[in-house]
Formats: sequence, structure tokens, C-alpha cells
Amino acid sequence: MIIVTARSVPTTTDLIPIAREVRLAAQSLARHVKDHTPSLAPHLFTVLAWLEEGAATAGDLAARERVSAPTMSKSVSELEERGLVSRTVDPRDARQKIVTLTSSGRRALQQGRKDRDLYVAALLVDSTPDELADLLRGAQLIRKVVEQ
Amino acid sequence: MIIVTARSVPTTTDLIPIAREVRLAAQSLARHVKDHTPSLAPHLFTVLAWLEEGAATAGDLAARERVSAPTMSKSVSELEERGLVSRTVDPRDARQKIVTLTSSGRRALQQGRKDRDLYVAALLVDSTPDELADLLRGAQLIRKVVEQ
DNA sequence: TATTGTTATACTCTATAACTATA
DNA sequence: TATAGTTATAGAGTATAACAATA
Repeated sequence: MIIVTARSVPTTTDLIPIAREVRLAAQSLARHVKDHTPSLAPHLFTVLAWLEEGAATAGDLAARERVSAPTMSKSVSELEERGLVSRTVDPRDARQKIVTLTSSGRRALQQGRKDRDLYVAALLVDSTPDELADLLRGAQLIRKVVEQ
Repeated sequence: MIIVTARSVPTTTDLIPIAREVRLAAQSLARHVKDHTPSLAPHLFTVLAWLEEGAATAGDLAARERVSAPTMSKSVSELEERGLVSRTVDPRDARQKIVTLTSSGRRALQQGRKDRDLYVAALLVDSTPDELADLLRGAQLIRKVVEQ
């Protein structure tokens, strides 16, 4: 026999206080990271991150970033002008263009990651091991539930 | 006598892996919240949140939000057009204008908070009590270190 | 005809510079 | 003169509509 009480099945409404704390923490940290790492704009940085997993078409990138085709076209053009990606026509379908990370682009991506991670690491440097362990588990939970 | 070993004093560099996990979680959640709660734009929502603590001048609001005076002037104008704030000349210094939350503004703020919190709460609804406890402690730590 | 990507155009949020009113 | 706020103008990032090239 299974006994289900109100306490054992929290509803969405019950979780609002913790949701608020988590939301405010996430928004605050995301904003601070953005404000303190101006080297490569977020919308270009994330495109390079997608390309690290392999070359992609402009359409693929637009779908992954959930932006329109013209927006991605502009982003890729800017990345190409800065030498961070290259565009080549797909030999099997000449309408498509394959976007590839250049070695310079790979370096820019790694530097951008390093800048962002060091900024956050510096914030955490006085935390205790227990605090850091809780934080890591919390972050992993968030990534799990957000990314389905 | 105090013995300090390398393990007991983690450096900023040691914290990079956890910093990355936390950063990615925060950015991912912040982006999802923004994308799923379009009722009131973030830059207007945060102005209303400041005003909840009491009336303020446009200059105060610009400083708190770290935006320029013209940017805040535009935001306040839009909020006033939408009936969410009112502007009155400061009787003690006619150069300044006091911005005050209207009752409609207070309702919009509460609704905006509710939309955002419910979105996050829904993501967390299948988590265990232990996971939620870790998450809350992690979020509180982040708010502490970010907000000095 | 349908699809891929680009160009043309416009909207939003941001900034700096110039201006108005007041101290 | 200096300060608080607004208006004028411009740049970055986004969108939809129209277009070119290819399937």
C-alpha cells in the first residue's frame, strides 16, 4: 500500500519560493558574466561553440540558436570577416554553405571560455568545500531539467 | 600551529571546472526564463522591481540599473505611457522628477514575477527533496558572492 | 515549385552629444 | 557654472519580406 500525502508530492506552486531564489541567482550571475567578459559577444561565442562539435550549415546554426535565417547569416558573415569561421559551398547541394571553425576561431572560443570561467571561479574562491559541492549538484540539476 | 596544504587552499584555477558548470547552468536557465516570459521586457521589469522598494529619481534608477541617463529616461517614459509608473516634479529641486509605482505597475510586477517563478518551478517539479535542498543552498551562495 | 541563403528594411535597446530648465 | 532630465542621432542585434540561386 502506498500512502501519498500532500507533503510528499510538492506541486509547482509549492516550489515558487525556491524557484525565485534559483531564478534570481541565475539571472544575476548570467548578467555579471556578460558584463565582465566583453571579448566576444554572446551571440557569436555560442555559434563558435556549436561549430566546435563539427561543421554545420547556416540553417542548422539558426535552428540550434533559435534565431532567424537572416540573423544567423549576419552572424556568420561577421565571424568570417574576423577570420573565425570559413564558408564553403556544399558539393552535394550548392544551395547550402558549410560553416567551419578556423584554428583562429578555435583559439577565440577557448579564450572566451577561459575569460568567463575565470570570472566565475574568482567569485567562488572563498567558498567552503561543502558549499562548492552543493553548488555543483545544484548546477547539474539545473542543466538536466532545462535541457530536458 | 596551522598547517596549510595545497588541497586546503584551492586557487581560482582549481575552481574552473565547477565554475564552468555553474556558468552554463545560470546562462541556460536565464535564457530560458527570458524566452518563455515575454509579458514585460527585462529592462522594464527590473525598473519596477527597484521602485517597489520606494519612489526614486530617474538618476537613481539609471545608477542602480547601470544604464545611461537617456536610456533610463526612455524606459521611464514607456512605463508612464503604459500607466505602470507616474512622474512628479520634486518640490525641493524642480530639476528632479520622482518616479513612483502605480497600483497597475505593482500588479504588473507581481504578475511578471509569478510568470517567471512558475516557469522555473515547473522545471523543478520532478526533483527530489535532497536535490531541491542542494539547489537552494547553491543559489543562495551565488547570490551572496555576486552581490558582494 | 520548394528550399537555402542573402539583401532590404524596420524595430528595440543601448550609447554619446547637444539641449532645456533649474540650482 | 553645474546638474537633472530630455531630445537628437547612431550602433548593435533582432525580425519579416523580398530576392537570387539551386534542387
